[in-house]
Amino acid sequence: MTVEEIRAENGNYDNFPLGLRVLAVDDDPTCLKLLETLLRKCQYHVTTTSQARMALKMLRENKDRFDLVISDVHMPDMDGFKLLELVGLEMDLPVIMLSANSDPKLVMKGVTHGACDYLVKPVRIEELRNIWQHVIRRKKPDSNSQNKSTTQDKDNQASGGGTGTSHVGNPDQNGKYYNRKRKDDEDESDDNGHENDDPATQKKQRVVWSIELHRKFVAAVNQLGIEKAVPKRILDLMNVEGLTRENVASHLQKYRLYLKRISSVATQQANMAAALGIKDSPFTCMSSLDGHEDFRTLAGSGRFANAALSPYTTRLNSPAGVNLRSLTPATLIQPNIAQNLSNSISALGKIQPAISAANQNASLFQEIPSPLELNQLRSRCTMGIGNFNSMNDSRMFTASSTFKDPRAAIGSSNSFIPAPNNPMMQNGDSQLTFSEGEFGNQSSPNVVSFKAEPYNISVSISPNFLDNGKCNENWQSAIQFPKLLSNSLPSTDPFHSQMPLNSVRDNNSSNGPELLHNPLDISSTTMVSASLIDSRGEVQCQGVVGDVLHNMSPAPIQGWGEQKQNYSQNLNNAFGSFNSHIPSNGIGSPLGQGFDQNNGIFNGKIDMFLSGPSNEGASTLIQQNEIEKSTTESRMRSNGNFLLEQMKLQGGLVPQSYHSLDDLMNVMVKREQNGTMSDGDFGFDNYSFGAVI
DNA sequence: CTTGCAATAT
DNA sequence: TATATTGCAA
Repeated sequence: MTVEEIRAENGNYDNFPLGLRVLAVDDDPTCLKLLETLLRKCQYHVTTTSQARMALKMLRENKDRFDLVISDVHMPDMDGFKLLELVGLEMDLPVIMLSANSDPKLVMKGVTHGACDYLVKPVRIEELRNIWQHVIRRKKPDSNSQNKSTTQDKDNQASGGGTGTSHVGNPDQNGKYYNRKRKDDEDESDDNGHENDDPATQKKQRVVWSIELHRKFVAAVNQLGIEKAVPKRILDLMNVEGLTRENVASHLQKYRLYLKRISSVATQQANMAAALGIKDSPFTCMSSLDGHEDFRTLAGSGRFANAALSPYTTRLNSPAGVNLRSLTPATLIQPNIAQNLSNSISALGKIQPAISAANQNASLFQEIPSPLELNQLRSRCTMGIGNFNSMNDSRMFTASSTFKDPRAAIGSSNSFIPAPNNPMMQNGDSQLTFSEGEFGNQSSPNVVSFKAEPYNISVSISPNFLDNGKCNENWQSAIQFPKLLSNSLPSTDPFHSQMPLNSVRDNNSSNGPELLHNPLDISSTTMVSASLIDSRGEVQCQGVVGDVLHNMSPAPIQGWGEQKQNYSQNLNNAFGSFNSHIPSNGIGSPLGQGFDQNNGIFNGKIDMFLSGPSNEGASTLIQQNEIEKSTTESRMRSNGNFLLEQMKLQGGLVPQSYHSLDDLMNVMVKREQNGTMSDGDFGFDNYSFGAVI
């Protein structure tokens, strides 16, 4: 049927696919022979040459001599891509690239250089049977080929940026079916009769909001200012061919939702903070953030912008109680903690009780109407935190499909940093921020930060509502954030997957040494963190429960093994106890006991992440996401003795394990509802706390 | 005409 | 399920 029509249309061929004049080029005689054989089996008229130059020569001699060219990519005398380019330029013949290498990059290159198809050796005859379609495709609309290549170029621009990173991660797409040519062909065959809608009328290709594209988008938005950032203007600024206003509008829509979400997280955090009774804390002012509606205004005011040392950043320098204080009902917790801290080790044991007790104070949670809400809040917090890290623009693009390879994301992560013009970056404030052990978020308009040094626990939310030109700063800060908070990126966060891992690592190694050396531990709201640091500050044990865990990659960190061996027992004891508070009904925690037994002395800095056994099971090592891992690694490096271990929840200390903070929270909520757990538990979790011993 | 929301499609 | 696209009203 199709063939019939084609034949009719192209009268030149008696039996259309048959007799297709193919020029096969391959420097490898064997491959060439094989290819020739296969082509002949398809009853094509085959001409072969082992030299690209020769092929070019033949083509030039008589442009109408061939219908299609199949060329190897790697050839000694001329790069296959060069040939491809020349052919495309000079004779507009469909060229099919051939290579033993299925590297998406090559495929990409071939396609972008105008190849209509890319076959991987060994070529199967099935693939050759259809190559004639490319010929038909070209013949129909005269200007077709040009359009196509133009379109592809656009796509590249739009989605991939120079590196084509986004595509690299997508083998499937890049595979033999990558080019939409194929699609067109299908369409064509479907509605053969409609010649008009063949090439140019391609269905709108779904825009892939790659990192690069999103970066542009964000840059544009930042430049315009959130208030003036309307689709049309953004589009103009982005200056991306092929991108439509609708595309931008859609993305903007999503982006706004994202911001809003963040905003609300911040708000809630603020409320939380307020609810927790952080009176003297600058956080109090966070109440102003209550209305997310206002975030723009706030952002626009610039009050929050670019403040490494934001007025809203709280610094609680008191060694001990501070953290808790900001995190939990101050009166109850603080005393305990302080005491504990001074006593060194048993802090954790007491912390929990303290918290629980504190939590029982309903008034503290006035602003937290219901457990449900709390739960919700928690969730949001989680998201927010995730956002911290990845709040960077990176979040906005379609990570899932585009970047399946985390490494790809990492590699491109740097691109998230809009930075060149970022004041923050320029003046190095960000470093300062981090060195302080704080979240870069300070620059963010809305920041809730709980901080205590030298042991600090921070909860920071950065809505990233950027005022004009300030966005970048915020985002950047956010980007660096991961070092500290890395843990909690909810997998559900649409924007989260694209964490700027690179930057994280880089920062750790270069920018964040101070941070690393800093004994402080930061806990995000998504984490429940307990930090134990001996009086010398040399030893720290941190327990973290959070969503973090779900993103963790299975790969264990090298070097952990030993340390783990050394500390595992202690850790287990300590954290087992510590953790026990989670499922436990009671306030009394064995945690203290655990530490006491061990004399609470750890000879290294230990970060423990408490979480339920992940899907992978109760591995001793926490499974971290790349970011977390990198963070940890950095810490380990800097500290020399670092142990990151996943709570095994063993020894029956923790009856139940939670995969994520969410789960944990849910459980807690339930418990809470049952009256076995108080709101305070949420407070605890949400705000996390650290105990320094 | 543009924007932004909501429904729809993928 | 998430997100891009499309439709539609302001």
